[in-house]
Amino acid sequence: MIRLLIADDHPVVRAGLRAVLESEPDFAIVAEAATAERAVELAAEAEVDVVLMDLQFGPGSAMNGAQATAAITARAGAPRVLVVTTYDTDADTLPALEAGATGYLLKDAPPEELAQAVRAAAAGRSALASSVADRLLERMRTPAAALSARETEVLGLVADGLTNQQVSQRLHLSQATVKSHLVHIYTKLGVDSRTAAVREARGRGLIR
Amino acid sequence: MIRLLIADDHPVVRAGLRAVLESEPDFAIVAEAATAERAVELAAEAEVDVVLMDLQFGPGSAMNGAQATAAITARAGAPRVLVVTTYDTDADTLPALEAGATGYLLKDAPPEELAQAVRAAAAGRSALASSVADRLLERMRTPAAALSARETEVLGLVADGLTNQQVSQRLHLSQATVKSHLVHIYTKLGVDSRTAAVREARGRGLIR
DNA sequence: TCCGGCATCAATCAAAAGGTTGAACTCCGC
DNA sequence: GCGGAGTTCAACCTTTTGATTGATGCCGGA
Repeated sequence: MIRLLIADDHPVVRAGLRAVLESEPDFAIVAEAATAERAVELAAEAEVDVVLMDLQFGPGSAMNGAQATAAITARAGAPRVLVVTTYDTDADTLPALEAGATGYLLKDAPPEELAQAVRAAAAGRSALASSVADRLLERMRTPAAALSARETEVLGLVADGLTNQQVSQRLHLSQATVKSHLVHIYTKLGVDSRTAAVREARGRGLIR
Repeated sequence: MIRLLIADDHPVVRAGLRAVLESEPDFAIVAEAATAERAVELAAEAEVDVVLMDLQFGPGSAMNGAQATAAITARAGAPRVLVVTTYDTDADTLPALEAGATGYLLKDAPPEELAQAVRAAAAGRSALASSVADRLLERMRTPAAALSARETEVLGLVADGLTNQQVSQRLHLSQATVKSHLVHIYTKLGVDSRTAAVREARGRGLIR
């Protein structure tokens, strides 16, 4: 019998996951959490094998699903965490997987796939949605080319449509510095304009 | 007895709505649709009082929830359509309401609120999530200042970071025309730069 | 029917922003 | 302690933008 904890801020989604998974004879839903914090508590208190974890927890929550995943998997004998989310951008997936998630599924997955993923997670095997797996492999092939923290910060503001001057003011820098960061970003991403950089970074999930 | 049709591309959400609403003694779920097209068909065929309609139908679908809503409410004796969606941006809500939706709810609504909204919709009364209602009233107070279709198109490309020249090429216009549109956009929005226009328009839900 | 809004384009010009090059300084790891 | 990566800045030049002025054709409501 696989004991499950469902963590999602949407009552409808919780009910849906419960309905879909309860019909499996070898599953038992032992708890539900509407917040990330509560999920961490319950994962520690209750006897749970697999946590179904949403990533987005609404504006009212200080902790997100990735942080909760890290908190849960940090302790010994922790349950497996299976991330179940709506969107599959790199920006979401990688932190979650780095936080120790055993699998990553999309909410539009058919019920059978969900059940299979839960069984895989319970057995310690990883279960990734194919789109996520594809992107992970893609990521392996390309040598990373990660941006530095400052560069990411600059590019994030550029992506918001700010000009170099506005970015420099926001970050208390000179325009020269901002431009310099941008040049480095361009070379790292293999592009030669701010809009191309934003597009490329979005595609790679480097910025939200 | 209120007869319901659930239209959502996510199996989990369909199951969740079913689970939440089935427990109400005066509700009967008579059909489910995984695509917008199927929802339109079923709304015409089956005896339905209220359609619970998602707005987003995934990349595999040509029709979105707002279009389906319009198609359903167009015919005589049509059921009421209650939009149930995840996000509440102006860009989403207004088309849906214009398409004839009786109500607009967010998926993070508590089950009781959902049930109340369904009863209101069945009775012909409108049911809006408070955040949506707030923005509608706000909209009433501000004298609209709507952008023309062409202006919206131009601003959308500008928001993607395109230069005037790129926009002109994409739209088969001269740069002069693009600039002309932008000037009009600026005066309508009360701003004086492209980035400010993008920010303002985003805030008002004029562009995605 | 006439007027106003919309869409289209032209030309000019100063100011702003963007991109390039080069160069310090700091911090960290080898 | 040397080298490289990251952060910061300056000077220079090119491109873009925004402001302005003005004009044409189309369409729909008063």
